[in-house]
Amino acid sequence: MLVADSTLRFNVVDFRLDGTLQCGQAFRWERLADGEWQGVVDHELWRVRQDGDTLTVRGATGVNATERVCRYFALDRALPRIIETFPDDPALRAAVRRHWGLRVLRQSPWETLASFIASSTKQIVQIQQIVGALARRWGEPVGDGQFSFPSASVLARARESELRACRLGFRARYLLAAARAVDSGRVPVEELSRWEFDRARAALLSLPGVGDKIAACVLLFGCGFDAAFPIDVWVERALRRIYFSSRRVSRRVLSEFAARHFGPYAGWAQQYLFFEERLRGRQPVGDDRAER
DNA sequence: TAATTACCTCT
DNA sequence: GAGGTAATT
Repeated sequence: MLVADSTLRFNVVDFRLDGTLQCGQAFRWERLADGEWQGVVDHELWRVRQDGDTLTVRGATGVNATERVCRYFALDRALPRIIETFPDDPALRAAVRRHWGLRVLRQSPWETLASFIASSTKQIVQIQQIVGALARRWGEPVGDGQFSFPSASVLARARESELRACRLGFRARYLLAAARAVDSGRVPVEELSRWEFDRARAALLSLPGVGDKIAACVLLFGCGFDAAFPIDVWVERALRRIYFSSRRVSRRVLSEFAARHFGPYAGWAQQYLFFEERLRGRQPVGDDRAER
């Protein structure tokens, strides 16, 4: 069946596709030569482009396609309402100004959990390779040589050695345990969005290989908890420099500060700080030298 | 509590 | 050494 003509158009405001797909929250998007993005979302291959305030999406099908695209890209959120909850500090203001339109995606909880388990001590390119390899090995074809991300029940039946063959290394054991916990219903990752934040977090932390950072990523990118605040080395670096005069402070102090300082959409603020910090090295903002 | 190290594999 | 975790000291 040919579904190539399933084209949807959205009028978008306060939205920037490039930054949203480049800021490290999703691992299945690839920028094609003409600026169009191709990615696998659930069981579909989407091709997306932004021209000014028009977002064009090809490949999303079914009666609820529009709703699903809106949901995935968080088009139903009013960005200014979110930004206005941020604290009024100069560094965050600058990051928001530079990356205006960046949005936290709403991705599949299981895929998010599995991807971030695979992410530890890995660079983005390697994470993309791992996730792609898992999809090719256990996913289903979605066209154009692409594959969906395999379900927890499928991965629960894999051998650890097969997972290792996808370059997971020591993370293979963790992913297998997570797949089994989800498949058995012990950690119902698809339901966590309806749980209390602390309870959902505790369930994720019960998985081997899932600590504070990965749990926060899953809560934020997969379960819709806007206040979840992942602290990786980049965000830690930014927080320490901006708010603690580069002093050495514990993770605990940082996370308590973040929860207090950034408010109900702390996770969104984190994405702006993270993206800005990642870009600092590549596009110097001017004061790098003074800090050494 | 804070610091160190192993854990896989690749750049 | 890398966007982390867990065990150990």
